[in-house]
Amino acid sequence: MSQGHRHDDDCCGEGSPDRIGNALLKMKEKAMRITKPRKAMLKVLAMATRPLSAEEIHAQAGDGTLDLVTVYRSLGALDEAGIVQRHPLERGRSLYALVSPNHHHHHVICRRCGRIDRLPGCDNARIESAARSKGYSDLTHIMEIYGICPDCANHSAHA
Amino acid sequence: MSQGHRHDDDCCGEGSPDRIGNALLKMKEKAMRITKPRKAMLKVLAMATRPLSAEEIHAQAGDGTLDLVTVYRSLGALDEAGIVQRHPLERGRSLYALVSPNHHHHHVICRRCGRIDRLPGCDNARIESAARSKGYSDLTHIMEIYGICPDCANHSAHA
DNA sequence: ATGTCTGCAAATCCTTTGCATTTTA
DNA sequence: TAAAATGCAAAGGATTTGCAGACAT
Repeated sequence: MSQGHRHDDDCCGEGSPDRIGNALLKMKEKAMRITKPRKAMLKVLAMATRPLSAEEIHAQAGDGTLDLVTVYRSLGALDEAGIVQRHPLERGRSLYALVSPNHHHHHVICRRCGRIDRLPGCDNARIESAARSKGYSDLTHIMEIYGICPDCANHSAHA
Repeated sequence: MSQGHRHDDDCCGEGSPDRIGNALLKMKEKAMRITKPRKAMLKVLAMATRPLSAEEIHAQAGDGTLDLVTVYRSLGALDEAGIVQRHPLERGRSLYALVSPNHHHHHVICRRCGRIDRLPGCDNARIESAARSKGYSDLTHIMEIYGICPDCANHSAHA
């Protein structure tokens, strides 16, 4: 991520098997173990069209035996490994998404109803090079755009 | 914020009395009450050179009687009023900073030691207009850049 | 075989909420 | 004086930690 890639369409390759393959490859590189829970989680993340909460991942990846704690721990490990990106948001909640270096993008979140839409591309090359010139390395970033979605704007309009 | 302002130097006007004045003005517009705790908090925020946690604000604004809960509640109100921007970060923590429309900027955070440096400007005009074209209004954004600061990079270098 | 991962239980910690009282406008 | 803000006490809730057993390599 965060190497200044551009991609102006709305496609991102969810569900493509290579996303999982890439993740597994990186895991092997880092000597992480490829377990059934982790494979299930990666599958869920690869199918997702937006960042997911740990609970959502747990619900979708769960065959009934998967523990939420395991989800949290695996997400933590995957995050540290750069395979997953965590998006901290308000009220202590976080969302997680597979990192897709070639399809880096961000999202708009409706402050009122929580709706999330994807936005194309990312313009942070300049600001990251500023960070680099301050001596920082190994850069990543998170960005969340907040707004009021059209639906919510309508509702408050005829209020 | 987030109207695409640019400002490439590293100055931001902390401590300038107008920052507080502006905040008070906005508070009056929104019929918020200007109380002693709030004035103290605004002063602390106006002096800050980086986003502060509620605890930090509490510690610095506290004359001993100020309750942390009040800090949280006031920050919440100021955030909703667009006077303060909350930066949610990992582990459920948040930092708060005075909104300065004319001096919008972001920060790099060292993943290892937590050091924070300011970065000049912000390039998010394009992505916000993308959000606008999706029907979202009243846009704001948070962005945090993570990296390894030069000091920490050094330390791990001779490890 | 051994270091990693998982499950279960319990703890953390930041943040939020309830309610009676004080304060601002 | 009516609405909003504060203080204190207690709750909330997402995330973390400890530890023993299970598993991947």
